[in-house]
Amino acid sequence: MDQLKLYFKNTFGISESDWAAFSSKLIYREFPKKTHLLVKGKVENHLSFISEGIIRLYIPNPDNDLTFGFAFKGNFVSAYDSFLTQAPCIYSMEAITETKLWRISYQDLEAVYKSTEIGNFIGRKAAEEQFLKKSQREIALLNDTAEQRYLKLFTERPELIQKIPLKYIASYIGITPQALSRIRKRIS
Amino acid sequence: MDQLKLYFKNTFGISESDWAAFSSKLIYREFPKKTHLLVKGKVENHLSFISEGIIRLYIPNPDNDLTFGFAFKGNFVSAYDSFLTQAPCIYSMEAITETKLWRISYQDLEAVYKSTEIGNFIGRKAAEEQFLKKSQREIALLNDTAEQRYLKLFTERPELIQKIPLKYIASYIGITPQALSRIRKRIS
DNA sequence: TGTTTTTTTTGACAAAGATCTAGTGATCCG
DNA sequence: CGGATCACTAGATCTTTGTCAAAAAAAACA
Repeated sequence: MDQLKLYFKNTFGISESDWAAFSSKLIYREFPKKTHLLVKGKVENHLSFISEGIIRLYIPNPDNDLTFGFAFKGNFVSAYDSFLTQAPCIYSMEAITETKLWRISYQDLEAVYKSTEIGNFIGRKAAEEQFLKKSQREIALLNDTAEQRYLKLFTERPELIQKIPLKYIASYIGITPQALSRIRKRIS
Repeated sequence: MDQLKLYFKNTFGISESDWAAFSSKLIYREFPKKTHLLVKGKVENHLSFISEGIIRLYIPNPDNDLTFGFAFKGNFVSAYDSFLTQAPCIYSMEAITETKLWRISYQDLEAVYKSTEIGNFIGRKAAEEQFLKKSQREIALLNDTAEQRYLKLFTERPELIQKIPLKYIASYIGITPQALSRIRKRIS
């Protein structure tokens, strides 16, 4: 939990008392490899901070899933749209590796928003961060080639990428596993 | 302005007194065709509600711009990331057709957030809406073909699309004007 | 209006990726 | 350990899109 406290101190300048209010609501959970944090159709009820592991966000399909996102150690993860609207989620979230996280429920976070000074500020920053990530990805999908997107992922997350099956990475960058295999051959 | 009031009443259930506080800060502006609402490098200082016109959001490039978004009559428009962070904007916004809008400044909106009950709620909803739009677009860019993206835009905005030069639409759906021309020929 | 500029279309060819098929290697599980 | 399943690689072929070049159409402007 120290990791999380440090993050809140450094990023948002949270006070000791606000941290106490927030952290008292955090619950620790572990998800074994290949288990689901959330299944399509359910409402997301948590905002989670990943202390260990890799999560895959995907739209399940009988023939092949559409993997559109990953979340790593040290970041927040949530089906944020479903969390905010409290509407059923249109995608699933699965632990690719054994995952350990701290999470807060929707109800408890709402309470923190109301009871602490910094709550709403953090809520807005979180939304903004999610929005910015999507904006950058939009540009990448429009402007970069599949090869550039692969290399970017590779340089940004050198050690973590090795633990993600290539077929998920292929889907994420918008090509088939066969095409990614060829790209890897070409650049090696 | 009635259009805007109706929107706030229906969507957020805003009270008469909150509306009075908010609307007193709104300023009316017109932008002739091909003029800029914001130029790359400047800080976005407004949140605008379009009562008439079409806006294009794009990253300027010497050889060819990357158009990544449009905003239409009846919607909000803002370089929302720059607006929230008050950092220089990495893209430009241009009126494709003559545009009329009501807008509020960053400072005035902050004041409304503090002075009205519903301010923060609206702010969060706006962020959520922007985030959801980007999420849906991400899925479309990964999952749909260029042709499907063109047809979607065409069916969602039948009359408005006709006013947007095809080269901008091509950029938006992620292909060259030549490729779009071929698609249009094929489906006609 | 006529001229200039911009936008759109077209054609030929190259490149990237999809699809289908299959082989190989790794991993899972009884 | 050994069979079964899953992940990755590979080749052949087809489709889509990019690129380069140029013509045609439309819009801007004097």
